[in-house]
Amino acid sequence: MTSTTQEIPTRFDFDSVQPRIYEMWENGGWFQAESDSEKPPYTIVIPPPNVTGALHLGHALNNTLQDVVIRMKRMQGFNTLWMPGTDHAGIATQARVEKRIKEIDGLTRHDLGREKLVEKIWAWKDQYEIRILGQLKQMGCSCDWSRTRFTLDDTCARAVRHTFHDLFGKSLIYRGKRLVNWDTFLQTTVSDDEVFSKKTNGHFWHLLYPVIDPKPGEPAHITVATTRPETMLGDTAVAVHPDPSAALKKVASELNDKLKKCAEAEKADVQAQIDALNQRREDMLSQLELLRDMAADGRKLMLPLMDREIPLVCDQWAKPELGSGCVKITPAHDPNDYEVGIRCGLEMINIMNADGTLNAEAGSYAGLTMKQGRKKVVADLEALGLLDKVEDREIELPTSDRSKTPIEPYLTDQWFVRMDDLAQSAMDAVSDGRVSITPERYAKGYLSWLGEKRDWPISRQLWWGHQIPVWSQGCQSKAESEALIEKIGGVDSWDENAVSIQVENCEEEDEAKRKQLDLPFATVHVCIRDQGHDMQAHLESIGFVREDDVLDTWFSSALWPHSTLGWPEATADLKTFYPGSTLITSRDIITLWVARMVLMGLNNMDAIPFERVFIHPKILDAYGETMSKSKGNGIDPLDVIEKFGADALRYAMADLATDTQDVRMPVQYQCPHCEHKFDQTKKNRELPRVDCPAKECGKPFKTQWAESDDDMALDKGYVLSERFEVARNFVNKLWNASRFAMMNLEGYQAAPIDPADMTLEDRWLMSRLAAVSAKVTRALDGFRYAEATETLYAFAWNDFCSFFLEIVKDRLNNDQQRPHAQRMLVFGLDTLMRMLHPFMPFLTEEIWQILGQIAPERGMDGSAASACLIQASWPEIDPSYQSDAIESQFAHFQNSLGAVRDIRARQKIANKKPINFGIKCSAEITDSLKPMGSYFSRMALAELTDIGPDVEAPAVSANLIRDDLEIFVDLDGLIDKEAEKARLEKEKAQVIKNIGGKKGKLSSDKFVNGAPAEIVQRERDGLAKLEQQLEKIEASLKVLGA
RNA sequence: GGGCGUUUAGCUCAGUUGGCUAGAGCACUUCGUUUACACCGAAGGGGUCGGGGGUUCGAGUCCCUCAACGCCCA
Repeated sequence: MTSTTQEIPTRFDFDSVQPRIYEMWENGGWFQAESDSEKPPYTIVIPPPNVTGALHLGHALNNTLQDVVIRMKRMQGFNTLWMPGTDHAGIATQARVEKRIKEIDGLTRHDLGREKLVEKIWAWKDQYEIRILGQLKQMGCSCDWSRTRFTLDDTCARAVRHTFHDLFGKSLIYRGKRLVNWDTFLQTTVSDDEVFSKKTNGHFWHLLYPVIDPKPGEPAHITVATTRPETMLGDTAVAVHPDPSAALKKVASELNDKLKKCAEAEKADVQAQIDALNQRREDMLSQLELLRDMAADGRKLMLPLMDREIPLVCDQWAKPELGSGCVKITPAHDPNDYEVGIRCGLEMINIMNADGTLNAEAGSYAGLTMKQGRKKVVADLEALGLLDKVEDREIELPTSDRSKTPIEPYLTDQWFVRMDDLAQSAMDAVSDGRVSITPERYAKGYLSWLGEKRDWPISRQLWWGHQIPVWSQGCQSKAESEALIEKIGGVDSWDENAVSIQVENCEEEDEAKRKQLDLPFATVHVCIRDQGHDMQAHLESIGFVREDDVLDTWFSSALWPHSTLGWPEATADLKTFYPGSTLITSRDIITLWVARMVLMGLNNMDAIPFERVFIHPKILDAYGETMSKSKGNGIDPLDVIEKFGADALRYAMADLATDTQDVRMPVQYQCPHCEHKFDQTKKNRELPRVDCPAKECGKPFKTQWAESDDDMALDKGYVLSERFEVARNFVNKLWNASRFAMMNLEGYQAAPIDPADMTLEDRWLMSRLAAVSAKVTRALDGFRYAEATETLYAFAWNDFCSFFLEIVKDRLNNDQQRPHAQRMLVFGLDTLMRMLHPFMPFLTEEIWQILGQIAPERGMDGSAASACLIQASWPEIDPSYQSDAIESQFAHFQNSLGAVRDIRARQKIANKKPINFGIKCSAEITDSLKPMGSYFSRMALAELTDIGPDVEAPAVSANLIRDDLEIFVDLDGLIDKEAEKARLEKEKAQVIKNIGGKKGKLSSDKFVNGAPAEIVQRERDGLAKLEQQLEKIEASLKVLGA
């Protein structure tokens, strides 16, 4: 034995091991993929983390799952590439940095200017990128760092411009006016996905619009209701339903259907709604029809305050069952009204500036904020007697996820990607199975989202991102635009492959109106593909101006699988690693990211980006809420690594990755003073300081909310979860099992293992190894991580440690058996480490290194093991070792041992007191159990005194029946009669219950005749066995004098 | 309103195509420091599988329905 083994501590010192091992891997170049390898490729691209901040537990989960697969595939002999990188995350990062600059320097982005701000964000990015990549390394991620990319670096930028130019040239990118979600605080568009709706208390104002020249019988005013009265300044129509009678009928029939189906408790409520509707029909239908006719007759209304004539139009958006049945239409400031505006060809008046104040179109209200405008509009209407009534009402206020301020629908020029064919191509890829999504149910959302084929708005009014490579100039006539295009083509650097032109005609056809609104006849857009192209200077010299906007961050993310490999160059990497193998991500970006990667991959590469997509669960806290720093329930993976080690973090992550559901992880605080743990509650998770509830401690510690100097001076409490303790304990168990094995390798000599030398327990171990390795491989190939960890846990703890190691102790003490036992022990440990490596890379590699010093040669054939576990081969045990017969023979040993221990415990026989026992069993079982007799002494301090078909119970004994065995423990002088009686009575009751169940089944003709003969026979056999058991229990009870 | 998911032991979760007495970890009870491990060992208690109905010889598993919770879309 070397001195190293004696010095192995009883705790795995992950702190010192992790950096050392990681450095060894990096120096060995094991993470690096080779573009010219003979081995089959296996590629995963990382979902690039945003450079906004640190990684959270969700990242820990996501990246663990990727590393597990990558490490297994590497061991299986694949040329693995795990492509790392980060995402510039446009709006999120810019908003974050802007906020910081505001806090520190009190400056806005406009004070700084575009160049300065972008410079500051780059500095931020550099800082956080290092931090994020460092965290991944601490987790043990085996990414190919030499290939690290950033979505805004030169390589990605080139790919973005090529893609943009290509789509622009195919007219799949265009500019158009669209109603967008406008964040007036950040002054940019935000996508639908970045908007959430917030319930707030608001009002419902009923406004009166005068009818111009009403005919006799017609009303003088029309009532419209709105939650946003200030938008009336931009109204361009009032709508009524074209067929109010039919619309009411439809609603009534829906209510009647509901009445039939709904629960008793709701019936009254629904009935009341029906009654109200009928009443409404009686009261209002004729009025609504009159309004409809007025609209058809071209009657106009006078828009109050603005003194503008607006038409009364028919459109199904007006709901006759609600309010007055009429609805005001503001096409430039409401999505639904916008649709009506398109349908009815209405004027669209934009009354808002980018900063959320009212513009010149709002007349005398110009310059007010929306809020001030509302106040004044309401007051002015009231003064005119045109405010009918005001109701309180809860409203859903669309709010920006980024700035938490209300969203304004806003009509602006935006760039779009036409989705028709692109979306279809991505749908086809999943429908026809070229791309598979696991779990399958997520394919549905992917398909239905793409199925809408809504054009993708890609421009963002930001400074941080890929600036749109388009230069534009307006012109006042067709001739002018043709002349302009002529001028562009007149230079030497003209290259049709690199420069494309689009002419956008103004939607406003009326020339006078265009002049009034200062709109051009047409706009010429020129897209330049290459950065620094001569054309840029030329265009600018003839009056073209570059588009200010940048691209949506997902535009560059969508290219990630091929841009990172060097596209559009035809690189060796691209040839080798594209299409990728697997994408592992979370479900909230299936549409935003996964779908777009598929369609961009198909467009640019004419091939799918990856074959398989695995969607993993989300981690929630004990209340079922998502973890987040803003709630204070977030667990920092670095805390976990510090406290439990990276392997424990990883194992815990993999262990909770089941594919059926999200997983709850109760969160606890740990006191830094006394290590006392207690649950985090909704209350204490919001406090800046918490007092330890342990009586003997009671000291305060700080949380992430600490701000005051007093609080900041305290020690920080950990935020953890007990699930990591389970993992840490397992790590330590493995460490000690390995430690034990390695301490017992004195005199180890490598040699081929002859299967003929194998004892029953050896064969059992081989059978288990074959079964477990196959199961783990299958599970991981199907992304069933939790199944893999549970299989390994049960095998390592229950089989390998509790049985094989305990048994092998005996054999190690026997000079004859020792060499062979050592080889089996080493082989078992070696295989176990390989299987666990993807989950616990540090622990297993460390053990591998120590084992390499003691037993460098340890294959079944006595061959040498590879120097590093990270590139050792994945275990493939000859499946012929797997044997149910062997396992059931070994189960007889386990059962006998269990029975003896059971009796010892129930009889309260001290562990130190030796006992004798016998086993009655078939001759065959006798043969297999006899050689194992000595193990009973070690494992239960019990002497197997008698075994065979004719063994009889001693006079005073406790008997147990386990399968085909009857175990008698000689209790002479030991017996606790009452305890034994109690145990037997209990067992008797259970057996009787089971007999009853089986008898019931078998007495039913239905079962006997209906079920397969095999099942019936099984029940009969079971019953016979139980009845036998019952007899024996009763006999034992008799002996005890019951 | 539409779609998806979940509901199994005190807690967190497994439970494959329906088929032996429904499992694991944690927590709990009792016993134990036997020279790998107390981050350990041995034994034990604890479940009407959300409610109701149906299909079947047989349902945690399949179907219908109700309820609660969660997520996504509108």
